[in-house]
Amino acid sequence: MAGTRRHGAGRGRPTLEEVAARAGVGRGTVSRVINGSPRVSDRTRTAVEQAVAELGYVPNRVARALAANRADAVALVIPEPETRLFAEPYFSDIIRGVGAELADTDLQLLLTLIRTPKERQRLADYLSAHRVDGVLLVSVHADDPLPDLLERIEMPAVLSGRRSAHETVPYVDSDNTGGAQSAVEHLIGRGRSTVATITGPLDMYVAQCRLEGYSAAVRAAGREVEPGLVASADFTEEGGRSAMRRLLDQRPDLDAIFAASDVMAAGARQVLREHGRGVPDDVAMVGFEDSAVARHMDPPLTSVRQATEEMGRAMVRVLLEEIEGLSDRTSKRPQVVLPTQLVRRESS
Amino acid sequence: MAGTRRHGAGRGRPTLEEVAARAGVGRGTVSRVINGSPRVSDRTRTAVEQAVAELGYVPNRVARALAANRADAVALVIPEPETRLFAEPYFSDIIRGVGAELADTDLQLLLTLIRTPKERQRLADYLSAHRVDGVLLVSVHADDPLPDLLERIEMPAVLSGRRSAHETVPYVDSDNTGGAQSAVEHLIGRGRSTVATITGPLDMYVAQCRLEGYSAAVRAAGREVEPGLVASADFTEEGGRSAMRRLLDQRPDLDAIFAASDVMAAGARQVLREHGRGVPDDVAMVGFEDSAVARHMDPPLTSVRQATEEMGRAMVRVLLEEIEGLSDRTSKRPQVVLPTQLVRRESS
DNA sequence: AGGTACGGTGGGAGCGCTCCCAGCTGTGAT
DNA sequence: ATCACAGCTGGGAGCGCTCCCACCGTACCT
Repeated sequence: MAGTRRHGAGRGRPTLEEVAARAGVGRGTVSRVINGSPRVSDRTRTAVEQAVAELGYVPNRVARALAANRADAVALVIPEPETRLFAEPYFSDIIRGVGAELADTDLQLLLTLIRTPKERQRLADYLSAHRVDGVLLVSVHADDPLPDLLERIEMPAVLSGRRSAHETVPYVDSDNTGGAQSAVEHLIGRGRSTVATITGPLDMYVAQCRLEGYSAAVRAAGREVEPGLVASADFTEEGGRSAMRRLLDQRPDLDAIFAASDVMAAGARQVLREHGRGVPDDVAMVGFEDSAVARHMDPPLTSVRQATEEMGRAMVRVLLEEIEGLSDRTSKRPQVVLPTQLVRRESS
Repeated sequence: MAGTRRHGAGRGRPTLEEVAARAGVGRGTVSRVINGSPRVSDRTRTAVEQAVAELGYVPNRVARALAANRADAVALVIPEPETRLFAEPYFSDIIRGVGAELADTDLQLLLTLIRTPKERQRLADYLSAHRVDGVLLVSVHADDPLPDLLERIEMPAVLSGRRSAHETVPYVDSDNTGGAQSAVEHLIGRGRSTVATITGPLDMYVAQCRLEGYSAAVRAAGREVEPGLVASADFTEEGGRSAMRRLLDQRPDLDAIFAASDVMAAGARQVLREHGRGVPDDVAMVGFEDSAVARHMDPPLTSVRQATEEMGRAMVRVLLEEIEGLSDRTSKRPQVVLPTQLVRRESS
């Protein structure tokens, strides 16, 4: 008689209590059956299950969340100023992995895009307002206050990617250094003598790692890392273009490029074309990420593939561990590094 | 003393009751202030607001949801077998639009990927289990039972794209017919005499519309729609390749292609290259979607841009209307069609 | 026979809100 | 002075669960 409420579905839906009445047992017993507690006799369990089936009972998760003081949900937080990253398949893959791994749980996935500081504040409120059991953070910057905030309120969290070499928060990352190294080794192995690199913004740890991998491979080949062969950009296509111009200017003799992202490689490719340099004949190229861009370039771009979807899955697994083991903060924080793989195409 | 609970944050957080005590008012009054009810005197409001600030009170949304019988959340449902679509920026853009529009509300965004029929069932359970106030459905197939299920349980829902010309459920779609038509008109306007098209799967309404647009433009130019100039594919790159081969086989004299998606255009482009046909000199091309693929093609692909992000925003607006007006089912269901825009690049 | 143990069970006491009704106050009409 | 009627306000009664404690009966011990 309360008038039509905002939420049409659900009213009139059977409750735990009704199931109990129908099965001729107490509320507690039904709850135990629903939650799979072993301390229920088979006979009782069967009776309850039948009542559940007959009534078409579905537990009210909101009530459960309130009573049990948990949310049955985790948040995936995406800082959206990173539009460039967002457009990449990277996020799709992460989301797919997260979704897949979560499907086996009965946790919900909450998606939170953060555009402004105001929204970040709002997020903080949400998080402390009992809405989620844990948080997945994608592509946080080194100076992002969120991880520490979460730490403070004891909210389980997992990062995709480290903020620095000494990351304290649990994370899942891919082997950027190793991937970059194998890319450059490949280039050198193909007989290239003057391998340049276009790096990401060096205040990002991921960019540092990829540069580190480049340097390691160069040194392993008994060569020196020459400043003239290193140009840093910002992971954008335009950045790739201008870095390539600088490189060509400084070292017109270069015969290979390792770009720390496919998109930058695409930009570089354009500049090479403008300068009449053929790929791979004059200049061999390798990118990083193995995104759609790589496959669609002409010629298709050799690239370092990260197991992005697997990263999503791993993040969830780690998060679940964290949620489970909340009590013993003593145990060391799980940190996972996933291998990468060089996908060879015609550009090298 | 209840032992460490699963959820670390939140315990010990101030409640409505404590705020009321501090402000020296009743629970009801605090609730009214929090929810912006006008029936509170300014003095009282100020006192409450101060108490809220002092205590750092944040409402427990779970409790609110239980008491008010709503969820303060909407679900974005994505059928994930559509991996191909998922990788496209399409979803990113929809999500961004949805997120942006939702940010002004205090509704949460729940992301649900559906892989299997089992998961679809699970979703149905969720939906009826009071977890969301409404549902956004992306790229549903004509035979998907979900929209009707939602209709039945009176759950507000909005589709992105129609299932057929006579869609009954509220939807937001882009003007596929008009977009295709303008693309083909453009081709014809550039002096092309033999314009072919690569369509999507014709059991999808969106593919039908784009073909319809093609036909309309051809007829408007006083020509006939020749079967030999129409090849249907499945929106994939490989599909684009084989369709292009068939086309070339049937009508080696063609001098323009309208592909119903950029990805198929990319596939077609490869085949053209293999056959030594230059773009745009021998064959002009236009795609649909204006995705990253289009920009990265060589030459960059002219394409029909859809306002995808705006679609996401519009979907939310429509959904909110639906949620609001749940009572009067008599009012007609909102249906929105967004315009498209031809983005000209070097391929035409 | 009396005691102990324990698997199994019922139901009270909340979780933190919203809703709503009764009551309280002050104002203006009578 | 009395009454009516607003505008505000307090707090009881839930929302549908989980948690936990008391209790039951039976089986097994001494």
